[in-house]
Amino acid sequence: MATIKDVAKAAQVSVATVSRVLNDTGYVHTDTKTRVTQAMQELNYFPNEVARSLFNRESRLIGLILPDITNPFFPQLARGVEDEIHAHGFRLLFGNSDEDREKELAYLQTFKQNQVVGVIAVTNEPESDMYNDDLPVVFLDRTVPNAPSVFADAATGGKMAAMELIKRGSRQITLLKGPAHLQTARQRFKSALDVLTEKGVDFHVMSNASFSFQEARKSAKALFQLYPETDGIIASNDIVATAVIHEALRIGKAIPDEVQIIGFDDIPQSELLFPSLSTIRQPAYDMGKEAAKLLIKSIQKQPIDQSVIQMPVSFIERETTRKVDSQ
Amino acid sequence: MATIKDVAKAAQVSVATVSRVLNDTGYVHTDTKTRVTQAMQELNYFPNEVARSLFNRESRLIGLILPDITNPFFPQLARGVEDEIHAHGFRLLFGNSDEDREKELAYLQTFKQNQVVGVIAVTNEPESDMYNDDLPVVFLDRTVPNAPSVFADAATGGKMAAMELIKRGSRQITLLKGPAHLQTARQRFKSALDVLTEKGVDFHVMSNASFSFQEARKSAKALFQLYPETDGIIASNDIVATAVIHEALRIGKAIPDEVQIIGFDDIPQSELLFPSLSTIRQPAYDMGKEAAKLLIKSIQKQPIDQSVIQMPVSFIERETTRKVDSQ
DNA sequence: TTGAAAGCGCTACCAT
DNA sequence: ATGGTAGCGCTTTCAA
Repeated sequence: MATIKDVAKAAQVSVATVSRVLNDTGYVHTDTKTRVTQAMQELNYFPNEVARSLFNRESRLIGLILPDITNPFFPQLARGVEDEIHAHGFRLLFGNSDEDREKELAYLQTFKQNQVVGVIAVTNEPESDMYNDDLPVVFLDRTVPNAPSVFADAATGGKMAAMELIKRGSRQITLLKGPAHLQTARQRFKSALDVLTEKGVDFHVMSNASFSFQEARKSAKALFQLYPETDGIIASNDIVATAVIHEALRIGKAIPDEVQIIGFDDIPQSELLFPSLSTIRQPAYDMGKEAAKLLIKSIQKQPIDQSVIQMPVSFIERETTRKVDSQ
Repeated sequence: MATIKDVAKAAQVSVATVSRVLNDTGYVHTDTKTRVTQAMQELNYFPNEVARSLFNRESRLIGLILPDITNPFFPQLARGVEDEIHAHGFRLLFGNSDEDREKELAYLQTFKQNQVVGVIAVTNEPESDMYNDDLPVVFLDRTVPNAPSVFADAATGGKMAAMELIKRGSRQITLLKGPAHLQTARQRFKSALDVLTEKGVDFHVMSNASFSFQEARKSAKALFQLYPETDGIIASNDIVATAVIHEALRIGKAIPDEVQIIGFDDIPQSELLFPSLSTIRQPAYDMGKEAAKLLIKSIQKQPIDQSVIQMPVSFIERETTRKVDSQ
């Protein structure tokens, strides 16, 4: 790769001048500029970002930490982030944390060592010291009060799920309670519960500690054994809902006539299931985009009107819930 | 962030000495070493990777270019890559190309500007000049003869798909031909075709130019209209197969009794469909891992026995194909 | 065993 | 309008 020196030599000017045309800063004569530009092209010159980063004490890299890109909720998020930062000339440094504190810390550390300008993180430890320095951070999906963050309206989501099921005639509802360490899962659960209590609807609660399909399968099996009279199920997310559908199909329960099922997230495959899954949608792609926008504003020290962004959820009506005449 | 100078001052030595203990190179007295190490800890010092990269003329970053992380085949690949490079102390610079040459070029360019040590790319342009320099590259999934690359055995895959369908009794097979620009898709198609021809089985061919679900839906609809007597369908991948399942279900074709369906890839959701999809599996995670291993060997100038790695595919028998007594 | 200093490629300040 | 040069944080000679 050619360096600024090579260009300077070829254009018969100093490196300072080359730097000026490169950054379009300070005075430089039109003719000189032409000569320099030409030299750059001839040498196929591109500035070394590393040298720039060293001087500026910051790179044009943004770090993204996700639990696991293999989990179908996250690619959308990542894509939203990537599209937005790419449009602003930033590049993505990416790592899977597996929700492991040590791994997360290691990533964050190397991100800093690479002088990233900011970080977007889906983390269970937003309050940790590791995020407690001057590096701009935006928390995605999981957060802590008042920290810059983007997340979906879990309370409304939980409420919606319960309301839609009731409206569509479920009278014996079973709630599948998600992982306790996830604030969003707890919140959805709680507000669904509140609605059920308030409306005086019969309900049961089952815990399934993980979002893995295999675990969910067991919970689903247990659910239908323990509460065979259940006619409505609020799953903790779409993966779990998928397992519930499978089990219902397996034991010959008619969906949605005998039992209605509703999920959370609206991951891409939910639409492709049979029957396709009715669910409470989180706008994952947009959440990623918003997080990136927020981070970039913060990096560029632009005024920020809203640093805590709650995104709306919506009920996606598909085939695991019954139709109602008038909504 | 503390710098090497700060550590030097605190430990009352020169920066050269600090650098020596940092890199465990050259002579340094045990006592001095202790003093330096202690100073590092007290100052919470971590070396600036950017400065290191500048000096070494290479970073510890590896670039990964994927068409679209949102496409369910790619997260597995990405995860395989990431796990392997992480284990070797490298970090991932990531970009979605959308199969757009300009975007891909832009990424590759900035990767180079950031002095990545190597690149792994899923690209339609492996022969392009942009990959034609001294930067180590491994092509994943899509490749060109003799270039360092990792891909699945598409020929065997296509053959397997046809054989399994025939073995299970299909006599009127329709082949869905995938995007023409994808070598792997062409290859699978061709070898499936060869088997069908050789065995004298009746068949039809339909093109569906894209892997998008919406497009596939249309093709599926057309397929059943044009060739209603079809009793076996070889889809170009699992997304397309999913659309076919949907359409078959919609028009009341019994799967697998009236029509058998087989896909390619074995994306995570294929198992979760109803009926679950029989498919030819590509070991995506392992492919990512192998690509990373190969790249790292190349970076570290280790001997490479195999720079063109073909990974085995396998038939995953699920519910869209009929059972046979003896295999 | 240790330190001084050059230099990686770039930007910004100070001269001219 | 242009050039010289210090310095970003690090590693690696070369001397001592």
